[in-house]
Amino acid sequence: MARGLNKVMLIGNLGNDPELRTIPSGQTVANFTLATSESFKDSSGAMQERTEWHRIVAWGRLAEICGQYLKKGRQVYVEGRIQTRSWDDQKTGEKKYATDIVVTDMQMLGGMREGGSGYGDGGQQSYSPPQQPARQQGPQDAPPPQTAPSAPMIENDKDDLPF
Amino acid sequence: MARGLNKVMLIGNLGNDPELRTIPSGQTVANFTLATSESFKDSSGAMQERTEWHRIVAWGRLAEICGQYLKKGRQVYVEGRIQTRSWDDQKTGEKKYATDIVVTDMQMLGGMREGGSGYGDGGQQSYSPPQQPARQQGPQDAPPPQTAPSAPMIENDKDDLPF
Amino acid sequence: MARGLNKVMLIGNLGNDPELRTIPSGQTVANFTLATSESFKDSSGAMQERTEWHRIVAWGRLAEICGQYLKKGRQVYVEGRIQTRSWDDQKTGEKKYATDIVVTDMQMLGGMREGGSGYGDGGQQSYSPPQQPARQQGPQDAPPPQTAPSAPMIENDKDDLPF
Amino acid sequence: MARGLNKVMLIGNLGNDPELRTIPSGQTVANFTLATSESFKDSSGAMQERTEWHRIVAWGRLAEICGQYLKKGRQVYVEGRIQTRSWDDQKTGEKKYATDIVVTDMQMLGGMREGGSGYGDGGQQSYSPPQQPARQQGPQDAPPPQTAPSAPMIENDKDDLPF
DNA sequence: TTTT
DNA sequence: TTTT
Repeated sequence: MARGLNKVMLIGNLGNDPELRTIPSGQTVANFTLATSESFKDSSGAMQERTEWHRIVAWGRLAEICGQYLKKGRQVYVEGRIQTRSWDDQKTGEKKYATDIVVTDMQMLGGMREGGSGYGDGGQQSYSPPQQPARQQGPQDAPPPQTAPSAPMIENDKDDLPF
Repeated sequence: MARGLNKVMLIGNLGNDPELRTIPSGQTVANFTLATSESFKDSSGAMQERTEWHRIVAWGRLAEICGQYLKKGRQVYVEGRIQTRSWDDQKTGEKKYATDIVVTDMQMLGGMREGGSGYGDGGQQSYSPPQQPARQQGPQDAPPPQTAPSAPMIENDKDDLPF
Repeated sequence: MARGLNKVMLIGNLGNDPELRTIPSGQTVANFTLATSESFKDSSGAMQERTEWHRIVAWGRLAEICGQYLKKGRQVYVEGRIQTRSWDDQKTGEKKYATDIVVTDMQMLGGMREGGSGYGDGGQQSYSPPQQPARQQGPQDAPPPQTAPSAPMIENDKDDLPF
Repeated sequence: MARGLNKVMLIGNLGNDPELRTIPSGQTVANFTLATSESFKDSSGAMQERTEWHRIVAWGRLAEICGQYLKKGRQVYVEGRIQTRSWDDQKTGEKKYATDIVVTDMQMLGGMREGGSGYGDGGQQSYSPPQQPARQQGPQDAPPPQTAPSAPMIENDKDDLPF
């Protein structure tokens, strides 16, 4: 029964607008990157900032909410779990890995910006999900997109106690 | 000033004994893997288990504690932050990535096992850290070991472990 | 829309067997206390231990699982949210407060003990919930038990995004 | 050795400006309340909001930062531990309890507001801490203020706030 | 690629 | 590669 805990909590800013896709099963997926910054003193005592970039994945209803409300630059809280995918790189024949954060909760922070066409404006009504990318690897050798939720949809993570 | 939060909390079992090294600066590093399991119902309603493997890195005093008390199989709680390293794979010329969990707190769970040569038995007195691995890449294309703490030591947050 | 985060994560040992009740609506409630210990150096540099006691409340299926598997002394991980109740103390006419942790996730730690009538042994089959306590206050002035989940049942906490 | 975990993570808004005091030992303490809101569907399916109020306590450098940068209404992330104090109510002779969140990390969220005398404006230079309150109980029967950090300073974990 |  |  050996359970475990695999929890990630991030507060950061989106590096890009969420990209939405619909996988063959009909599920919606959203992908975006999130930057978390931390300040620290280096060995010389000077302040340094280090930014970590996280690959965020949301499924289902949460994906749709991300697509609808989140924009590049937006500050969010994200809770989720770490998930590492692997695939065979066709070009080199090597096994490759990518680590994603699969979101289980998301909170927009800082309220809506005052003026402008600010993010979170609920615009985007005419959102149309990108075409399902043809599965060949692009030249940039980005990890392939998810084609199936690896832990099927557990959108609510909690009532799955193993009993 | 833009701060952020980058926090990971895991409960799982060690997949191997921690490997300790001392880097040129004199810092101690410990590496081990941690398995977190979750149960879920698949689309057919059957119970499935999915195991996620995490690469754990501890520095300094915490590394020494891990080396001294943790063993393959031991259940632990680990708190830390996500950190993705990249390097150029000499063989393929490609950029590669590995995601580690840099530990800031660690708790041994479940108490000491009763009998046997149980883990956490405080044996290991004769621990000797592995030799500093020659930096060439092994054939298995494992990520190279860390050679420097990327966020310099951050005082380990919790070197007040009660030992 | 003002969302928030109210999250508690505890690892500790039960101070007593869970007490189960069924409230008039038919919902099951489990109550137990959980001790979390921390070590620290006092001002004189001596090691001290401080134990904090938490009042844990679980509802529904989770309450039943707690009743079935948890025992005094058992080490568990508990995730939940802080909730403060208030009531009027009939005796003194004063307003009183009690702070509970409402569980949303629970993990048993340390595996089943090897021998003995160890906790978590799945015995207890003949469990029968205590009678609904007559609501008068006992002389010890303990907080009255919950009679309703204050945030109705949200057993899975996650799909309640406010949209 | 029995370790434990006692962790709280909150995102909410300050209910009042932080109140600072200096205790006899010279330590600075900051107190404020934080509201976390959650939305949920009640039994009739209607959206409801429930606000939970938390009593926040910060010590040392972190207290000073709170005093300097936080204002009523500000949205913050707070990490800390739960701590319940008890004292004898002189008036009724009863034992009373109050549960605080002792901060170990704090992040201001949402950035500085654009115009106005917005919070977090770094004004306040002339901040002067309130007089040390004479220790008699006020009529409202509020819990008495802390007079000593109960877990002595634990080096504040994160006084590396980037200021 | 974000943010301050 | 762990654990139940």
